Amino acid sequence: MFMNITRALADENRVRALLALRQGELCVCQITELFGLAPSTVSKHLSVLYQAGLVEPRKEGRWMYYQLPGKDAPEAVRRAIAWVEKGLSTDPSILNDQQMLKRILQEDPAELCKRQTRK
Amino acid sequence: MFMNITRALADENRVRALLALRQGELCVCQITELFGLAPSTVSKHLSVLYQAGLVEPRKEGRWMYYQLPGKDAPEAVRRAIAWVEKGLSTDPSILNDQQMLKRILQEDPAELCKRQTRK
DNA sequence: TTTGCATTTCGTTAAATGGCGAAGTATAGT
DNA sequence: ACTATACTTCGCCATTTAACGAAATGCAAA
Repeated sequence: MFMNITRALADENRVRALLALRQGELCVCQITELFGLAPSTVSKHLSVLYQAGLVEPRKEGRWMYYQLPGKDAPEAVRRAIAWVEKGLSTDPSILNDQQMLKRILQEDPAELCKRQTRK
Repeated sequence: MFMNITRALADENRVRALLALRQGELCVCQITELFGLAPSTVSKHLSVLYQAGLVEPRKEGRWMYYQLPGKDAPEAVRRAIAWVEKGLSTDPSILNDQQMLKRILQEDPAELCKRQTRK
């Protein structure tokens, strides 16, 4: 349903997540680290994106990876992502996310997760 | 600001309004008649669309007409409208709106407004 | 099988949002 | 000037939503 997509895009953190996933798939704890939010909050956001068809989940052991949908995705989805990309790729907060992501990707995911549970 | 657009599109009545305006400009009371909502509510929705740059207002006497933005609109706006159009133009509720609009456009706007204040 | 850990689900709370009616503004007609 | 009227603004209420922490789930390693 189309309105699922528009509602999913109405939250800043969710579009941040979409644009972060341009890098390739990310696990929940990596996005959690990027946002500085509680893991449960991030999980909920990803669930909303999934309901809208904007991300595809992949389970690997205990980890859940999310990625942007492939070429087989509905046109409404592909156009939505392309539109957001075009509109926000030069946004300061998005550029900042890209810098931050580089650092996060260099770390060991297991270390990130442990750090989060400690808090 | 891009998020203004995404938030504006997150409400069903607002996208209905956008698609109704493909017909050409409409005054507030015509959209009010179409939606069956209070005039104040419709006015607020149009204000949100305006803040996002998705509609252009034109004042003529006591009437306020709203229309879709022209070619000079930012690309993010034009692409948003094109995307919504593509995604919803065959939606049953939108098709129903089109039928209803035809009838509304045949009536005298002044009559519509009077009917609304009586309620 | 027991423990540890990544993620999700649940319950709660505070803030945002959509709806209405009443009051306010501005313009047209008498 | 006064009234009627088209719309907007304001104040309120109900619902939704984003956030958190705690508890539940599911998998892996010990």
